Amino acid sequence: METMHKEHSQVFKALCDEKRLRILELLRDGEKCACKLLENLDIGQSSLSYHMKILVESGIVESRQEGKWTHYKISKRGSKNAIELLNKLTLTDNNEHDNCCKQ
Amino acid sequence: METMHKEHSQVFKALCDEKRLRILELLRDGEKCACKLLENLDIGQSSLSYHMKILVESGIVESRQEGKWTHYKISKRGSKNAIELLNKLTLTDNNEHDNCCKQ
DNA sequence: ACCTCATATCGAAAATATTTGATATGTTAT
DNA sequence: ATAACATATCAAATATTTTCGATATGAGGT
Repeated sequence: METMHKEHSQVFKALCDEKRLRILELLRDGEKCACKLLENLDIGQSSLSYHMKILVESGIVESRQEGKWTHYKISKRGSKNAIELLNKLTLTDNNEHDNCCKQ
Repeated sequence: METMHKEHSQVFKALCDEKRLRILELLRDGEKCACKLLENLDIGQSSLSYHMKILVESGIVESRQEGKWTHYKISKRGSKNAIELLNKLTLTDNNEHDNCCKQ
């Protein structure tokens, strides 16, 4: 039950950092390898690696090895999941009862 | 441009904490005042206040004063915005060109 | 086998976020 | 006016995230 919230928060943790949003923006126009991302970002190599791990673990980005390069792209499945999750989390019940603290 | 990413990240920052997801869950079945939330959460009063501020500032939750009580509920407008934002951030261009680092 | 390149991982430092306890603010009741 | 209550704010302590530099891993090329 509490594990569920932790799991869900992971998805949004991927999106709550400016750098990672910038990375997503770069990935929006197609798959890119780490070195191309690095060129367009103002961060170090190990830092990029750290962020990519978080994005991949959230499911929103997927990675693919090709020789010595790692290619990253936005995962359609992962994004769809994230959107559905957000939808579920903010959907209010129809029979809302607000019998709370009135004067 | 960079401000935009900061602004966007604020929305997801609201969702990347387990406690705040638990709060959203409580709000899903209707508007609640802070004291009712406090009863159902394992955190202190000032801590709740801190989290509610983050949720309200993200637009996902809206607050309403009634006498000495503050009532909170999930904002339909705010949730819709968040979902649209997430959709936009993860939507890939159709003309993706992956001419990146091949052997 | 050895070297180079691309990326991942590690531990320590730095930056940010969260909790806590104390106090302030604003509302209602007496 | 005073007291009681609900919530907000503050500063300090604590916890978590992020960065940085160094090193490890793994693939290719010579």
